[in-house]
Amino acid sequence: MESDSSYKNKKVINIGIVRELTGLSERQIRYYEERKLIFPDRTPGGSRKYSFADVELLVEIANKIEDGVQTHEIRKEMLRSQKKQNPEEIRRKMIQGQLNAQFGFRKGPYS
Amino acid sequence: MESDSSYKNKKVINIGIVRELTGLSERQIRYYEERKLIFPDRTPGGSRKYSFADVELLVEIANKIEDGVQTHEIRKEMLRSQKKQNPEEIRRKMIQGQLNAQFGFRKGPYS
DNA sequence: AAACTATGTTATATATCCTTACACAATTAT
DNA sequence: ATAATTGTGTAAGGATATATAACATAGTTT
Repeated sequence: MESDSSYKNKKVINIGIVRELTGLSERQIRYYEERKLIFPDRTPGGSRKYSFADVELLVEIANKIEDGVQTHEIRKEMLRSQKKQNPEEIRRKMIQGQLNAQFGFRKGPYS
Repeated sequence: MESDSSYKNKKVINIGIVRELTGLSERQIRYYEERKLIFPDRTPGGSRKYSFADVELLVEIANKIEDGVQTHEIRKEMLRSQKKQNPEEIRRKMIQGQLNAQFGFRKGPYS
């Protein structure tokens, strides 16, 4: 009996499929990662893996950008909305993978 | 507000990830397809795409095989359990992609 | 004995993804 | 107003992932 969030937050989707699901270009998807808005997992070989939650987030990001909001500003918003959560909530989300590690201990190329 | 089944049945996962999630070899996964137990989508380029539901099904298949049941027999079981559903149910599942087209009009290499 | 089952392995080809770099119009900052 | 930054396209070259087909084989079923 897998919980919903187990599907929603599992990082199993390639960038090509994310492109299809979101309508964004791969360039855009990678750029938003560079701007620290999204944090896909990586296979040992280096391929990005996204969750459905990531896909949803990307769509939200794209909408804001269409509204003229800069990635810089979007990032601030995201950090702000996170700080409003209590530590318990954050811990829970981290464990379930609903939260992209944003507090220093990431390994990726963009730190 | 995406429904759960929208995630569970969307075919977005590569065979490599399916291998990881199930513990099966790619050879096995492809073989079960050849035996008409599983029906991944294909990208235009020909790469297989699986859903979480497919992953679950593969695990069930693997368990039966471990119990000595042959693919042949498993397939019969699957068809039997399908026939017990009423046409409405079947139609609904087809639409939601919960059912792998098993009634002739498939395009794949294994018909 | 012959056929089939389930799986591994190997070879070759195609698809997909990666990073880096250059370009450039538009916007924002100094 | 000039300089810097933003957001995105595109191209090159390389690495990773997947595809099919073929051969092998131990075990099972016919």
